[in-house]
Amino acid sequence: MNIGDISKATGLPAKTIRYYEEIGLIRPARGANGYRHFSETDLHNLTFLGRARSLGFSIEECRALLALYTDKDRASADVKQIARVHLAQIDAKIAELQAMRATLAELVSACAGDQRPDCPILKGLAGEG
Amino acid sequence: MNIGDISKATGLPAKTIRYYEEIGLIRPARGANGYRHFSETDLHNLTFLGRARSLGFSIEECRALLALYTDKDRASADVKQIARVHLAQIDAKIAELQAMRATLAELVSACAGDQRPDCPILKGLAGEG
DNA sequence: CCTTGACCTTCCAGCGACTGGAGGCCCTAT
DNA sequence: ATAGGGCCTCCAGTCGCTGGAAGGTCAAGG
Repeated sequence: MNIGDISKATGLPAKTIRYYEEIGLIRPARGANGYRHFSETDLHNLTFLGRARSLGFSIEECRALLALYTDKDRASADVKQIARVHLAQIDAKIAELQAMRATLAELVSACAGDQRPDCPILKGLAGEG
Repeated sequence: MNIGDISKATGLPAKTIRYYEEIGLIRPARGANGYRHFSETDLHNLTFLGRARSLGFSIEECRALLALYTDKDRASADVKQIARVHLAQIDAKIAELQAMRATLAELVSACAGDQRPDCPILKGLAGEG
């Protein structure tokens, strides 16, 4: 399979696949013409990477997960540890966004939103709120 | 006030303040020795920027908000519009993270996390789940 | 056989919002 | 005179791509 085929199969842009090779996540073979040639294993690995990325794992976390995925003697504890750390990061991010959301929603609801210049949102941002 | 003083007063790193000048968010005066000199207005503007950034507004949104903050003839509707768009973005981001969180939490809870290699997390990422 | 167009290649630059560090000037206190 | 801290500019790096330029390759149609 060429990069276009694998791109369609995985849903990942060709640019992204080349980038993953560049940073050493995958090592596709090369044909005589210099084209990348992707095996079934490459397909599995890229699918895996795509899903891991869509769950918000960083590239380095993906690298570690992929190594564990490839290592048939891994301990599931190692995988779970990475996942738990990431889950905690997601929770922290959600909490941060919810705090922002609460403050912002309060300011928005206090603002008349008409033609007058008086604006509780700006006052709040300026520290008068 | 020099940059160190304003940094303490606003809580923003000096590097960030220089960066804000570089991209035209602020225009502090300069002393004969080349040092930046910050007025009370600069202090207010930087405080405003710090709060807006901490609510997740992008730099360009901050630029627009600061312009409205400075313009005493603004309509509060313009401010509210920016804030509402941002609020919607935050909500979208929260929803995205919660979806990730749900999937990930499910995988984590299904994983024994022991010394055996069998791992529902890896299976899920591979698409077997 | 030639051309067209889709596909592939590499390399370089840019996004957002800083952050770190090098190298050097300035100011105050001892 | 010197030591220290603070200030200056400029360059490079972060993360994960993404866009574009310049050019090689391949299959189909005339």
